Amino acid sequence: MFEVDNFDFQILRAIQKDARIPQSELGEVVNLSTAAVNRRLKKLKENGVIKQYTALLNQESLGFGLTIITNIEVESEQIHELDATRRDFENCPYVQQCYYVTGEWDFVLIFAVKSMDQYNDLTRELFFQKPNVKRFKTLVAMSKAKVGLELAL
Amino acid sequence: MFEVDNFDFQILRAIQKDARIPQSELGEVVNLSTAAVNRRLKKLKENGVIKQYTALLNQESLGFGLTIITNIEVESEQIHELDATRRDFENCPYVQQCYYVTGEWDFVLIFAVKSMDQYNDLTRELFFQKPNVKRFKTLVAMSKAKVGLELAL
DNA sequence: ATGCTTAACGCAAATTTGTTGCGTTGTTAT
DNA sequence: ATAACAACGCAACAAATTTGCGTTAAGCAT
Repeated sequence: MFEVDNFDFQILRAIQKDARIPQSELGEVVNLSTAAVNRRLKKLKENGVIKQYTALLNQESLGFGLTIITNIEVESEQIHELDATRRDFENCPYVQQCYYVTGEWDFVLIFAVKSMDQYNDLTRELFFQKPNVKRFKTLVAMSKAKVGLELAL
Repeated sequence: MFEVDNFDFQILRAIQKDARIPQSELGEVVNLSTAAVNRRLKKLKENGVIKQYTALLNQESLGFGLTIITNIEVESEQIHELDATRRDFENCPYVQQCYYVTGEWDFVLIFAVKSMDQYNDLTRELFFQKPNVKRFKTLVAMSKAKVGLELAL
């Protein structure tokens, strides 16, 4: 387990908001030298605290106007079946997120797709053709009020 | 509307995966000079195609072990009420994502929290104390099979 | 308590990356 | 045809990142 101290928290908070902030500025904010910030960032990345640096893109500009949330109930909760189903979902590039959950449903998926037609095709491929998918319910996002993966550090 | 060509798509695909890839490498991949890549990135950012550069953090390492998905039905769908409700959700830092949806529910929220206790407190604050929240259903994520905001470019 | 080990720091040099001016090229609209 | 424009590559320049080195502070065992 990796120990994250106060300096690290401040750094992480900042790079969540803007991963391009220069390490020198980061240093000023947290009161460390550029070099110290650099070494901390490196460690945080190596230890997996920082999973990835990424660019968040504008779905609309790129033709992915449609966000859809799908709840799924499976037929069998045998580990084997479950894993296979999970893998199927994960491997679909249009599935942005896949959660295995307790409660009324077994899986929650979030899709970013180009059209309803495309989603329709995906339901065939991922749900109807898979015997382990018992039923699913589709929720279409009319607006994405908030989208992100930030933590409230 | 901003035109995104093939070069741009390639660039975007790459920086989705790793926002730290040097522009010179990007240039090699897409067959453009570093300078051209630089100017394209600048334009993509200015025009909002690239919304943000961010670091994806490891929730577990940082004490946010719990991901929860909540479905919400509201009492009134009057624009006014709806907006107020939406704003309440958005303003909560523990709400990573908030979708306004069609179907059985009105909102879907995704929380990243530290404990069930904390979630409990949040339900009081965000649901029970708000007269416009009619009912809600909580789905607890047992595993996050896939989490991201990548587009299938 | 003293000395040893380790981990992290700051400084400054070295390296890498990002940015911009300039001249060129290719396309489109007059 | 040619003027206007947009994007390009090259190369110089600016900025940011990385690393070696000497120093300091915090445990730990003697």
